[in-house]
Amino acid sequence: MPLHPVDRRLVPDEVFDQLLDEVVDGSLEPGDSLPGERRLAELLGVSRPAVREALQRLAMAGLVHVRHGGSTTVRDFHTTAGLDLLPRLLVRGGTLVPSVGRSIVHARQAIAPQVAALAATQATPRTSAALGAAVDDVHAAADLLTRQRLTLRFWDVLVDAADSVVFRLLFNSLRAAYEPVLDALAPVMSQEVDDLSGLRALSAAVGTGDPDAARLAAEELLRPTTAALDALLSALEPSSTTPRATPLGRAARRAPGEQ
Amino acid sequence: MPLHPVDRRLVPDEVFDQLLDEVVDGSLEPGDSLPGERRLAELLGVSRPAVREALQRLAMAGLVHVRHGGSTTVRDFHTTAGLDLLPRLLVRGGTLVPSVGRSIVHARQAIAPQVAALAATQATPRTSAALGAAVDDVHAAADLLTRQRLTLRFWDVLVDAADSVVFRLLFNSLRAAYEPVLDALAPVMSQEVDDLSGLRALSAAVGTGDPDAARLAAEELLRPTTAALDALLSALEPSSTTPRATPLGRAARRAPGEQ
DNA sequence: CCCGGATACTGGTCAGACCAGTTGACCAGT
DNA sequence: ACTGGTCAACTGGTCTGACCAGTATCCGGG
Repeated sequence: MPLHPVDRRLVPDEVFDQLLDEVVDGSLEPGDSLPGERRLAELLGVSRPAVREALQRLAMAGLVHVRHGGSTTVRDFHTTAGLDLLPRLLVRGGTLVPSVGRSIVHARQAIAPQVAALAATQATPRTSAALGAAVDDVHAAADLLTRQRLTLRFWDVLVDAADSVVFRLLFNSLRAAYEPVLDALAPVMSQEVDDLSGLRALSAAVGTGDPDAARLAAEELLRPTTAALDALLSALEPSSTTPRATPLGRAARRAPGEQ
Repeated sequence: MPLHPVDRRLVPDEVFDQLLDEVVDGSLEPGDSLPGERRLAELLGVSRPAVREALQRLAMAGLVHVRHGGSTTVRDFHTTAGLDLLPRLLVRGGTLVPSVGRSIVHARQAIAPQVAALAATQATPRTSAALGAAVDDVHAAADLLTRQRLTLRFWDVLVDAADSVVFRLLFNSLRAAYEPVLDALAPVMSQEVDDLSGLRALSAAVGTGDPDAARLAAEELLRPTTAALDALLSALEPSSTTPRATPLGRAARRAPGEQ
């Protein structure tokens, strides 16, 4: 069993997470005022700069609003937070939130074909070569998890081919959300990852510059996994009386955006 | 003439912006090491906590990687930054970056129909009523800019109707990007904003739960504006000799010095 | 030559002080 | 009764300087 690096809890991270949880799970409602920085520092047993750092990051994420002289208040993150918040919503308290997961799965099914189509319109010999190489890499991969990572890499190349800043960043945000839970999903995604022909078809359609074919190829490639993940996540959804948690590996706890 | 609140320049904000610019325009390349925090503080004439706050925010945005004991290094934001970075990329140095703008416009054209379709599948009497009301509000609006804001509000309601966390946050991110430049775009978008029948058609398609009709309605509603904006932004693009170089030269900044 | 440890970096955290903006109560004018 | 000014008590904003905690580097002993 491979050893894993210990993830040190940094003080501001800890504070950030605690406050974020309070906001996200509704313990702190929009409009509520937070205790002053000094008071918070006292409550949490940390220094004020640590609290400040955490608050600044919360503010940047759109969860709170800090006003010089006034108190810092909680904002409605449903309308103010950006997509970078997604990883934090997907896994909360170390467990995966099914509804968020399904949202991601559906968004993937909806967006990926558009990216494929766009990539097809922008195709150049170099990009299609890169796509082909990416497919070959997937083909050559030995174990399931490697194949999964390389499939992700294929999409990375495809997004590059689409040459769109928005889709690039969007892809990064989504990847940041589900990369931590990749291994947990591996079994369910095996069918997609094993569908080399589907991948080849998509790659070819993009390479020949046929947007509609690319769109369809992407749709068909993803559809089975979308259905499977949808079913899985729906099954995990807490029935109204017995909320069930889905424990994850420790990887999920590591902050997103880390190498 | 309406007054606008003065935006005070906070020290960490200023530091954040300066460093972000350096990273985004390539003055600092991926892998580069930043000066130490103390050194940076000295160079910028601010205190170390101020520098720290800025660096933490940069790290959160995926632009740098800070390692305890090691030096802070620049990351490749193309692969690590999330969609929250978009606003910073769209307007740089106070001017709009055409290539990013076009990317947003195209993404809008690609994604909005998917949202409409999804909303259609989730439609309930309450959501369709809300949509209808939103359309009525647009209809009742007097001036162009108000109509534009209410159209945005209509899409807000539609995204709510789609009931998807991902699309919700995605919408927030995109809105954050182009809300600051709304009025600059107002003239070009007038045709879309004046297309009440298109809006009504979309609203109706969603209300009757017809995903394909909703998708088509959204596509048609957005298409003219997409084309117009595309043309406008292409015209603003720096001339053709450099195919895909950096969108904008970097503005000279004042030398770091004493406070 | 290799290895291990001293050492000089780096960032992480803290304490306390003071500056700056906001709020609200209070009070003087109108 | 309403306006506007003043002041005190908040709030966040910023700085200083110190010390803790990891990393990188170099140097001397094996």
